[in-house]
Amino acid sequence: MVLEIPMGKRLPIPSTLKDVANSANVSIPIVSRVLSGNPEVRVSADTRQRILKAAKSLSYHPNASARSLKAKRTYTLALFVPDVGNPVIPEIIRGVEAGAQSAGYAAFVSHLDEKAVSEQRYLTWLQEGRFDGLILATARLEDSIVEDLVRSRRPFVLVNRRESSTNMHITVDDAAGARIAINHLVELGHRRIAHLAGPLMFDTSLRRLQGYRQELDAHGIAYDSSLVQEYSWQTWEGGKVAMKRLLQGKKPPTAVFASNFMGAVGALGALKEFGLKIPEDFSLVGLHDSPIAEVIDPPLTVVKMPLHEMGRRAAEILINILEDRPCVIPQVLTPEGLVMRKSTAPCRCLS
Amino acid sequence: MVLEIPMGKRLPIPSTLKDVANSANVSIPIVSRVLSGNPEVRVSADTRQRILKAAKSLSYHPNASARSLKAKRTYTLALFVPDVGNPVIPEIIRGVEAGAQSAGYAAFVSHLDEKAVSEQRYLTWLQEGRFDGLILATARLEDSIVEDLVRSRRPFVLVNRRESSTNMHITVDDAAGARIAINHLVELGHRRIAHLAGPLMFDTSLRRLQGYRQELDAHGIAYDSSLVQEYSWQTWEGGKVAMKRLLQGKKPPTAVFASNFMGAVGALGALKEFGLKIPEDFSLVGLHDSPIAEVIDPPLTVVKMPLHEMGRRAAEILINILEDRPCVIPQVLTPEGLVMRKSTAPCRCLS
DNA sequence: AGAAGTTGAGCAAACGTTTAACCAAAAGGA
DNA sequence: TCCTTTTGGTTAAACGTTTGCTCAACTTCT
Repeated sequence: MVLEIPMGKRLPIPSTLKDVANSANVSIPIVSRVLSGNPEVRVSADTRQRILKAAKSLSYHPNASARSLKAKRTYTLALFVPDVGNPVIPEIIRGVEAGAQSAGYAAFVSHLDEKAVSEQRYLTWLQEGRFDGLILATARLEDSIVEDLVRSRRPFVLVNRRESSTNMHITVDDAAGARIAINHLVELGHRRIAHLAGPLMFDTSLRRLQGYRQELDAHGIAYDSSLVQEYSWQTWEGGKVAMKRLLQGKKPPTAVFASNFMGAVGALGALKEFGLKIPEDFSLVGLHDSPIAEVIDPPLTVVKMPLHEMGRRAAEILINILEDRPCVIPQVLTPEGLVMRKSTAPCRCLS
Repeated sequence: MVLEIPMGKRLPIPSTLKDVANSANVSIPIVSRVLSGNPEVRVSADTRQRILKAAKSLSYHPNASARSLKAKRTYTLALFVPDVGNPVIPEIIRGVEAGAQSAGYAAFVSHLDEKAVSEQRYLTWLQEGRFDGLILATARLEDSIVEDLVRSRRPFVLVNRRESSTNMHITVDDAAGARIAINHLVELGHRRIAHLAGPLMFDTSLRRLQGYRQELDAHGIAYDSSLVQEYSWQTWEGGKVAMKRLLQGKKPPTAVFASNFMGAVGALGALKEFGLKIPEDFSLVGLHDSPIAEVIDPPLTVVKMPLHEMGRRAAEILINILEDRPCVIPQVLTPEGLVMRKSTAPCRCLS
């Protein structure tokens, strides 16, 4: 089947205040005032009715560009995400939208791929005033982006990530999340607990590693660096390879805490390849929840993070800046807790 | 840790053409012309240099609202998706962005939740001229949306879905996809092939069912309505329940074709609960690929659809309409083919 | 009745950009 | 020398809104 678009099927020309004013036999400003809905405007009942009727019959809608030009505001936020496919992203998106909407702002999502970065699209659009502020929801972050943003002195917020050049960020308490995971494993009797760490150049990975060590410490378990494997971010393949390395060590672990969702999935693959039964032979805890965690085999026990809340706060902060309102906001969110599914069980070493 | 936003940290005021003109001691229009990059403009080398220098040192960026107001165009497209978490969405998004960018347009994604529908946000934003055209990437579609859009006479394109009230849609050949899946199963020796069908009020589900029947016919296999189960869309739970019903029939199937990705995942869960080994005891084919298909156990054999291409075309069509260019575009894309993984195998009934 | 206040609406300017129309000065042609 | 053309700009208008100011026509008060 083929779609033919004929030439010259002109699109309708939107009606303007002028059209409404002409139709109602009044001046433009009074139309603007009446349609603004402001109860302060003094206008006769008759005029008001005529204007309302004309606006409706012409299906008038105020032009956003003209409004923004006048107001020097678009009341629009942009949310840049590097990877739309990442399972943690959707909840952040919904959070940002919720936060924006409740303050009368719109939020749009844009995919920050390599090309967008090299063209500095995020910056240009901000500078052109296409939107008032920017939220960067990203784990894979090129530092140059943040520096450009700081230099531009335009409002932006980092989500789920910190950067030395700015204090405009909102994150979850990754260390606390790691501690919850490790505590759970320790309580199940595990002692040799491995950690699949994300690239340590990222602050999130570092904090998770920190939490891992802290909690081991708290339980009097010695830290064994051979039980920590760094793996490449965001791809399950990386987690798989790293998990294999862990299993091939001389004293393999009985449980593992994976630094993120895709890593956990990769690790699961490796464990199965080694013929290990989860959770009977080996326990696995992931970080960040996702609907997918329920359907994989076995369903994954994870530490859930308040991603929605984080998105909402990011929008709130940004809007406070835009409206030049002072505000004091907790910048680090505590984990929501453990979601127990079927990938963890008491350590065999107990029996 | 707490973030304090101090009051009165004024944001920088963007510079305008006027500022540049003053700084370079020229009039505004010549600045506009020089910065437009149009080689036709006749200007002395000296003036050009002064303007360029001033623009750079003031870090001038043209104001998007003013431009759009003048041009009556925003060169922006909006892509509304009902469910950001749906695994097929990311590729469509990337396709739309690619198509938009190559034509000089920007594309933004917005999440079309219930509230957005009830507030008709998609319509309002279009009517306000926040963007020039609209792409609806949705399977869960409320008809009223399309009707509103048609009535508004503003440009929009439906992606992955058809609707009687418009011919502005671009889809994949679902029937052909179903045929590929069934043919694969038949070639593996399966005869009792079930179908998990999406809600039959959706055209996509209907076409997949159609393809299923056609291909059975082509192989001389009688259609057995007890082998078809309708299940609720987009949730793996639905697929699970439906699959269980199929397995509890008197003459259970040896293979199943699931109408979409989440359905296939749900079916997998049900099959495992019944103690069936995949693919030894039972074969499963899904529709639509996703990175997740590789990591679940077993990796899912699916029929892959050209989702990226579909997104790209949607953007192309929309832009052709906007620029009042006639065009002839294939409206139905053929499947990319079967992605063979580990969820299908020769029928046991053969041995 | 005259002054003062209120009501209802119009006029004009501004937001930043683009573009058509215009014009002085320099250059070229007879 | 005078007329025409080219060069290198300028002036003015327009896109659709919003908002401060103005102002005529009533109303109310003294």
